[in-house]
Amino acid sequence: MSHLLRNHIEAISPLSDEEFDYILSHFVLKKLKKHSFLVQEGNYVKYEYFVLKGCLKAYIADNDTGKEFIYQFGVEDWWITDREAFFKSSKATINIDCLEDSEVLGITLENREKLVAEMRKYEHFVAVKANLGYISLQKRLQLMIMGSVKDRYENFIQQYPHLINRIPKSFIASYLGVSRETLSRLYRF
Amino acid sequence: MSHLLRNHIEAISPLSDEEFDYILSHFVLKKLKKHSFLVQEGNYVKYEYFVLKGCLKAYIADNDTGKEFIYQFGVEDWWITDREAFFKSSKATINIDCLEDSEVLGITLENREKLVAEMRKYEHFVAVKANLGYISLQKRLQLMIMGSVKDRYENFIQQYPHLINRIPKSFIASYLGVSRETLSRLYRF
DNA sequence: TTGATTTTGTGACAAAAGTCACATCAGAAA
DNA sequence: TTTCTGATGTGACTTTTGTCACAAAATCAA
Repeated sequence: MSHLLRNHIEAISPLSDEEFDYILSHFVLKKLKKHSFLVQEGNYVKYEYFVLKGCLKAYIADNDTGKEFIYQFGVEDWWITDREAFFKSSKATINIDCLEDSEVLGITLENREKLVAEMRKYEHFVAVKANLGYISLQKRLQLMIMGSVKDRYENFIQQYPHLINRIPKSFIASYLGVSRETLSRLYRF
Repeated sequence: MSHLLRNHIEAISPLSDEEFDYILSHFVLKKLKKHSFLVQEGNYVKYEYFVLKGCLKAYIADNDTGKEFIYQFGVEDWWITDREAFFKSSKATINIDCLEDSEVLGITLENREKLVAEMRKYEHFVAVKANLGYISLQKRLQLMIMGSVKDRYENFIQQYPHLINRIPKSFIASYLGVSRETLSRLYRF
């Protein structure tokens, strides 16, 4: 029996049916309407989420200028949360909302720690994930500093091929760290 | 008996003398002269390093333009390596060299995995470290996109207060992602 | 369908940062 | 000390990107 989360974990740690069912029992399913918030600035962040369906954006709002910087999109097969608030049990400094009707699986910090403590395989999975996440973030930082806007856009297309015509260009611009006008002028030629 | 690495680990996981000695026995000490390389592009990366003394820079060279982007400085109490190459046992894409005579403790991937497998405390330590590292990298990315050069510079001063008059300004500029001229013009007033 | 938002592209101009050139200054080495 | 190399500051100019304004196109809801 195939499950998105199972495939996702098994890409790193193969599991028996029982093991996967046991893991899955620690998650709760949430169904969300477009425009609803999964995480909101100032609130505690009880869950870390695995996206099953839909599309979300995680962003930081600059209260002075009224602008926002999208640091991550959450689509099928991606994890999303306010990492700092989740792990430190502090209040969120970011917002996550749905660009489309979405379905996510949430796990609490307690359940996460329980699984990590009980299952070597899950522990290995999260350790590998943390590393890969760190590495890809580092690459993004590098691209942001050394790459032109065009480089960044091309990289984006590779990373999120389905998103280009699925979400407003202004969100992509925000993710790339440029104004929507500059992005718009990029693909005139 | 106090040891820089011990204090560093114990900030997260308290250890007995025996436990620390056991951990330490998995590291090798390296002493390096100024200008020597710790990691060089194209080579395999056998170790992850904890800096005891001195100052190093980790940077990516752009072969086209001849420029470099410094993504991290390694000073006392910091870890440094080519993370991707180290964990994936692939060839380095970055360089790390010494800005001063330096001393580092290196641990191989095998020893690291051995310690993680044997000692719950060490496993906890590296997991927490990975998380904190991810979070601080995320903040740096945010600052890079949303913050002005001045914001970034002020943040740098907070993070590395000892480095400002210890290393050339051009290195700081590279870390901040601007030209040295732009940085120079910042603190004219 | 229709009217109202939202999204998008684009021109004109402003602001920020990069590039090049050169003079000065400080520190390392002979 | 003297010489030399590398670091730093700064002016002049170029390039890139941002900002504002507005019109056309697309999308959404009643």
